[in-house]
Amino acid sequence: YPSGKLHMGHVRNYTIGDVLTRYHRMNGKKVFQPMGWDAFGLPAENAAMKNGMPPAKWTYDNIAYMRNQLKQLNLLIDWDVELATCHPNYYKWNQWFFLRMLENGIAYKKTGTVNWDPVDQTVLANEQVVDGRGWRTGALVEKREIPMYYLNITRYADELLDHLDHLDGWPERVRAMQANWIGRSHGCDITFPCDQGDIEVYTTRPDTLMGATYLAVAAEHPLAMKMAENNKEISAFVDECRRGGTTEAEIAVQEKKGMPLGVTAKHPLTGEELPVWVANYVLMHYGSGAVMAVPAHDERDFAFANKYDLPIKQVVGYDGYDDRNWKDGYASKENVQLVNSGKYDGLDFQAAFDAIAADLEVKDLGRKRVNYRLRDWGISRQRYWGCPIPIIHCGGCGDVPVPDEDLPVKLPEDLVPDGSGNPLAKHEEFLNVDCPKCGKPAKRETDTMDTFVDSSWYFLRYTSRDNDSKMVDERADEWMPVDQYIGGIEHAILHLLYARFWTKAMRDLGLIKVDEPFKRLMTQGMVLNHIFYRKHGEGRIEYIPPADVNVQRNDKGEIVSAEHKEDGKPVTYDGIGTMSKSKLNGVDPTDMVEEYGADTVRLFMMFAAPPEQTLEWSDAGVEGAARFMKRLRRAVEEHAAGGEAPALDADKLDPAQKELRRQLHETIQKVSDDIGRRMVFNTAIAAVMELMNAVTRHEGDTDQDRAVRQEIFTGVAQLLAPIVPVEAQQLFDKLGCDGDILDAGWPEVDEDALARDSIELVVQVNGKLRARIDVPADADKESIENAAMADENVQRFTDGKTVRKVIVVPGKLVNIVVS
RNA sequence: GCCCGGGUGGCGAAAUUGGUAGACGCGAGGGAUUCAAAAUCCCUUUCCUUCGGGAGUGUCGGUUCGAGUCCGACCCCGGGCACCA
Repeated sequence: YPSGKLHMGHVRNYTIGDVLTRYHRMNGKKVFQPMGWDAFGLPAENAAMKNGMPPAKWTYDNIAYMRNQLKQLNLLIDWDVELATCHPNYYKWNQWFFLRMLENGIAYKKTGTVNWDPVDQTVLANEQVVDGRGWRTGALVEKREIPMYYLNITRYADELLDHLDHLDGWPERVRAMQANWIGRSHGCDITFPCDQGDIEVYTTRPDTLMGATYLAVAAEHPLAMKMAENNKEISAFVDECRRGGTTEAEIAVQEKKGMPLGVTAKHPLTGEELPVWVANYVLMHYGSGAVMAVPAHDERDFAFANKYDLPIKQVVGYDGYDDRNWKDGYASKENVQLVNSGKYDGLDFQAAFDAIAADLEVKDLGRKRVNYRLRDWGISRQRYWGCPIPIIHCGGCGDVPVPDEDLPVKLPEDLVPDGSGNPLAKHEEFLNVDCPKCGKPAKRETDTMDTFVDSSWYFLRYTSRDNDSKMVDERADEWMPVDQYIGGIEHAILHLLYARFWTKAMRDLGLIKVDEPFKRLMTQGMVLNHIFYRKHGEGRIEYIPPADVNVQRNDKGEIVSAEHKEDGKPVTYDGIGTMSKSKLNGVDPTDMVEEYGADTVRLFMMFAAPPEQTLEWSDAGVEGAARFMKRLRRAVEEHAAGGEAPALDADKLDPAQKELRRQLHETIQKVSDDIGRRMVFNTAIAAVMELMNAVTRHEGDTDQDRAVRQEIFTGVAQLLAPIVPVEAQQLFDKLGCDGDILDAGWPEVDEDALARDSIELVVQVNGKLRARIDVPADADKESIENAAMADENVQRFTDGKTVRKVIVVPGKLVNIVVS
């Protein structure tokens, strides 16, 4: 996203990608690493309001600036296929494909809930609602129902869920999060007959139906709305529920409140009259917006029943069951045995489920149904800086799709939003068009698409970037799926699910053949830094950039105090947190690149933490990386100063030289595995550092010493080339090697160099380390045991005791169990 | 509240399949070099210790010859919760 300046998170993301790109290039693969801009969205509108500048200008300026920053990072990016989602030649295809989805019923229109700011008369994003109030006006936000376009992602719920099993290149936690998000459940629809209109509920626990003691509907439920018409108290309650945010988190933490609607509904099996309540904990968009409440076996129902003194009826019994002890698995499906349930008594969960569902079906008051937590994707946004939805509203013809030949519907780029509604709605030139069907005056749709639409298929467009007549062409199937996708864990659900859905929709409409967009996924950790601040009067907090602070540390190196570099006055240290604009603890990549060079910054970032973990920024750490590079350069220069190295003769090596060579080839093995398979770069770098420590310690300047050094330094240059490409090339040149290091191939492991004559084993007595012994590499179990038992220190701990057991783990250790 | 992660020296971390806890680096301490400093190089650096050893991977408990790793409960921190991207 072109937010203005590159931040360290970008540097980390693209460096990880670049390391992999270069590694695979060196291994002979054809690698495509493109770059683009997810350029629509809210921040551009906010910046526009602040500066009075059109979002388009702000966005294009940012892209130009950030592109230059990116080019400083030595990334192997194919800039020929760069794209920006705000370009008409990109978003044209959003519109084109939206129309295809409309034709196929994947896109459709229905009402949805939004945050409404009554003062600014505008729809607010969740981010713009703070504690239930509009962020600019402070007005209490209301929920409002408006017509929107939706994409039928639930049609793909089963495939999206089932295909997760095949995504073995994805982190397990991301798959788990997506599976839970889709939330497939097997339950029953049950009808509770009611004079005011039957109430339909969905439950995953029909086995507890005999314990239902009341019904609860959402405030937006038609029955609640109807009863509110003639009852002030209910109406006031429904209004109260309408206030506050729309997010699930806000709803889940609010105090559970309700009110009786003054109507009853019939229990479908017993005919008993159950009171119907309206409750703020019932979600309108899950199931049917109504629940049957079984207080004895559901925590929320229990809390609600206690608060409002509603009856509680136990219908599930099992050992240890206590109808007041909710921690003991009250809602478990295991150990279920029905009680107080008439003819269903004694049945287990599945038997009760089946029997009750069957009886409901006979009465036509219920049936089994698979339900999903996943909801259809509402893509309409009442905002300017996005892709226009290509629809024309005609008084006579209704909603008319824009004909393909009129695409793209271009977004005017010179508007400046003012915070009160969508400027497109006031832009006559955009708004007024003739109906494509009847030719009479009509109005354009002014809603734009969710920016998640833009980011749901951009990876496909890279393959066909120069094709103006097709969304994607045959090259998409050549390249897809993306072999390695890298992004923040914050995208684990929404973006990645939408991109998977969109890919499947494109497949079903015949545009591509792949089922899944991303073969392997890496979720990168965030970049953190120290936070410093000062408190001024009235509790105002002024954050101080870490670069402006001198810190004092105690003997242990802990930060104990800090002062401002300019005035020497104390500042408060507030620990470590994500780099953010508000806390002023960001580090400008360009400053760092200018001070240390891009390669050193890359080296530090890859070394400081494994890619999936958070990374703490450390100026001292960057210094350390710079120091390592300096040592490496010096070692190579000293070696190269001795002239061309003699040829290596493996048969002439002394033990120390052999040992060094063995270390080199072990390092090649480890680095290849760390980069190629595990994708952890910190340990790869550590291994190279160890090798460098060993070779620096090695003295001697015979022909074979120099030959081994030549082999090692060349290997090190190649192993580090993916991480520090420019420095590695320079080393490569100094070592007298020809050409581009990228084309030199990846170093190969010499199996002969790895061979060892003897190995060190650890000897434990009762699991505690007591000795280390050297044994021949091919020693058998018996001789290892004997060698272990013969060790002096081992005998100290085994003397006078009975040996119960000896465990020999080949190549690792011996554990002698005595008592 | 719900879903998903994480917690190891002063700090970033390593330990890949249940087998030597702390590799590598930072910081700190000591030394060399220097008129001095910077830079560089060398040594020490989990804690306790009677120098034999003992304890130790958020807390408590369990499985195992052996647990940072597996199981159960809890505490704390982070990500997501559908209109931030």
